[in-house]
Amino acid sequence: VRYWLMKTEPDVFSITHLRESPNATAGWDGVRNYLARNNMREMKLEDGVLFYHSRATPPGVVGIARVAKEAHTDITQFDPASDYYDPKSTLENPRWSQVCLRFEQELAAMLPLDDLRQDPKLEGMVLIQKGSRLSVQPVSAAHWKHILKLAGVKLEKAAKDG
DNA sequence: GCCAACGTTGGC
DNA sequence: GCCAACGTTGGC
Repeated sequence: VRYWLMKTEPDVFSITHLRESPNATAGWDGVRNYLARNNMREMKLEDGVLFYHSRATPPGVVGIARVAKEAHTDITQFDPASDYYDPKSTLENPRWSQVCLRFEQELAAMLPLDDLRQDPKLEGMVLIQKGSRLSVQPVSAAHWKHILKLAGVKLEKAAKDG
């Protein structure tokens, strides 16, 4: 099992949208960046995904999802009415892929980007590298574990504080 | 909504 | 295959 982080604008597709999707599962379409696409093609069933809200106030990790279906053709590339239409893609050789994600949990307290930046244990994480805007990125097992721990610790503290 | 940092496109 | 111009991302 490997770990990933996927960015989405909550106005477009939020963790709530995923949770409320049929079977709490949805296709992650619209990725139009080659490196992000290649990362999606590496994903395996049941890999863990940090669900990240970008262009939010504040931006941060808001939940956990699992890969429910490995990379397959993103059909929006063939739909002229779609924002994600790509006239240069062909049916014979589709350019863009998507995976399906299944909702697992929403963090009781989201982890803001700024907190993640401050954490020495997350040094080297792609998310916090300067200028990084990769929307689908790998996360190391150590970073994954630490982030889950942060979410748990934050919960405990909230409970203790009442 | 601004704009810096990236990524892509296309003329040459 | 270089690189200027253009388009996009995403924090702020």
